[in-house]
Amino acid sequence: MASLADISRRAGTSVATASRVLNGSTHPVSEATRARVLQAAADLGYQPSALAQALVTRSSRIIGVIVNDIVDPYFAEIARGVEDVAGRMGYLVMVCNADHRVEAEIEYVRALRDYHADGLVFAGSGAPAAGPVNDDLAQQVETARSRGARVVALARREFPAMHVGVDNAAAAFDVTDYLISLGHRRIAFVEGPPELFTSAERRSGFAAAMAAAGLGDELRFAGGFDFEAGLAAGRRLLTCRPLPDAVVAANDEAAIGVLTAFRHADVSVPDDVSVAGIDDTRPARFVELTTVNLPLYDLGAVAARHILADEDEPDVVLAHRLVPRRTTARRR
Amino acid sequence: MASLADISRRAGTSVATASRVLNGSTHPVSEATRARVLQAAADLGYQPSALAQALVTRSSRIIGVIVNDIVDPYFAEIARGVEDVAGRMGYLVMVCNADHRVEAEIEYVRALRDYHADGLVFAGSGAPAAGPVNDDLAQQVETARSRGARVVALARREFPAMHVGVDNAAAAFDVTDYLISLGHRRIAFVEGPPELFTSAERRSGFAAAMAAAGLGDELRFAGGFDFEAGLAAGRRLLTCRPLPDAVVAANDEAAIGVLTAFRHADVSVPDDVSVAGIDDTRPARFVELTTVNLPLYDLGAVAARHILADEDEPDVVLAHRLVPRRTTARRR
DNA sequence: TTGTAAGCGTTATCAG
DNA sequence: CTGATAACGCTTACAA
Repeated sequence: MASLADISRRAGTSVATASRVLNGSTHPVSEATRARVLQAAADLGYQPSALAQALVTRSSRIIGVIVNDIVDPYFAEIARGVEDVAGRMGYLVMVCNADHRVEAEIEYVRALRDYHADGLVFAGSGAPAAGPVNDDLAQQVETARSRGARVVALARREFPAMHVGVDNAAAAFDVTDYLISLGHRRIAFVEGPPELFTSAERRSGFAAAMAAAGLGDELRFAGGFDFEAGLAAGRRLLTCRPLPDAVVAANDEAAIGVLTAFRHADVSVPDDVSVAGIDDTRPARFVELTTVNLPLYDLGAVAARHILADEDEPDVVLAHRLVPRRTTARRR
Repeated sequence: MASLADISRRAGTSVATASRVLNGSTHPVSEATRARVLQAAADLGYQPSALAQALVTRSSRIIGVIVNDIVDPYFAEIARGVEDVAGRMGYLVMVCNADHRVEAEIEYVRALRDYHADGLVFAGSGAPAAGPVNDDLAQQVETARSRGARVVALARREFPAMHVGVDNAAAAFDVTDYLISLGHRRIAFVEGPPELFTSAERRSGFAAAMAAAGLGDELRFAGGFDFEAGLAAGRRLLTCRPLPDAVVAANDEAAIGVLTAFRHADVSVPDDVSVAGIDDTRPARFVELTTVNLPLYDLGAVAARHILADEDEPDVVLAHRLVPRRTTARRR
């Protein structure tokens, strides 16, 4: 690969001059030399070394998006939002799959920092549990910030960051309230992963809605944020007699798992039981699931704008919206 | 951030020695100095600059996975496969969403090359159309290879690369054949994006199965690889009188779109029409779609192994498997 | 307008 | 066993 030195040699200039014309510096360069440099660069197929550039400028035009689970469409839509606005500005966005492991998150933060990434987006929720790993993470994030990286979190996190999020408790409240308005009384809740802030927030929204209607929230089932967890919870739910009137799951994937368990057991949805989720990811549309739409794409887009902004932006919470579909009906 | 120079100063050694103990070189260093360096590094919280390391070693332990559409679960599962095996070896995998734009692919290849990525995985299919963009891409890939990057493609591509893939034509043949064995005769095919090799391969597999049974393959509908395209195709399909006995879609997402169109029109699946897809992504399980399982995760895992291998590996094609579920039934 | 030279933080070669 | 020192490829004062 041709380097700046090669170019300058061929153009008969110094590397400094070559650099000036090739990187769009404002430093004045005569038309004649400029032309020679450009020509030489074209002849040799010059491509600047991003590595060297980043090393000296301390900035790499890379934005890292760290997600908990790359197969979860929730994160995919966020990533696309980041990508769309950052990509337009010539930034490169790379998504990193931490697979729910804080250690992996730490590794990615470290790598992103070492490559002088300009921004870090934490798409997933953190765990409340204080522990050595969480401290490590916080420290890595801190050094990344001290090196100039701008970091934004899309869910609650235990380290300083700009926040762009949604009101998870309100979202859960709203679906639950909708179910209640449909006449349901015995409503079950399939919980998210116990260690995540987001799970706790959604659970409390559910409990609040039930309490507001004078109903109990004792019908709670351990679950998770994936299909399999929902399936398992659904099966346990089926052993409950009488069956609940309705169930709200902590997210769409789990809700779809519940739906599947019910279908296997020939329990009709929504005739026998209503089912709802939270997120409004693509699969929710596939199965016509009642859910609450979270502006996932926008979450990513706004996060990207925060990173590209010149100074720190205030926290923002984006609006959610109930989306009634075919898995819920008035109680018979 | 502390640099090697800082460490060596504090430990009272040269940078060379500090580098030797800190990067696990085999060069001998006395226990005493080693300890001093380690201590200094610990005191200062030393973190090597990956940028500088990559600049001089010409290798960065980064593997890039370039996908066509990050919201497509097809790619998510592949990415996870790569991640699992490469991550275990201390490599960092970053997934890049080209969003079906060759220009974006080029940008990513360029960036990955500029950062001296050790490997590139092209997860998506390419377009047969020869054109200036494709040439550009081929050229960028070539320079990446010349810089030592190992590249593997998971679908047909117009540039030299190791290949690990599946037999798309055979997969399409197999579902179609299954439908025929169920007694269906008028079978419709919802095509993939017209510009992709993979689409063409699947279409030809469908045509071959139909021909082998002495049936015509004239019931073909323009489609795509996403839900919306399937939905649209499904709606057009509904205007067809009489309705076909069955439809095979070019992938699961499209099949689910067809399913949804049918549900909206109160056409019962599989009673009135059987529907099948290809891929066996997660949503297919959610809706109990008959499909053909492609070893997506393994595709990624094998690709990663090819990249980590010392020398070029022979092309491999992984086995697929028909997965009958509830969206297909014997013809009434 | 152009060039020189000092970094950026490593690794690697060669002497000592 | 240890240390100078020259790369790696670029940007940017500072001088000319």
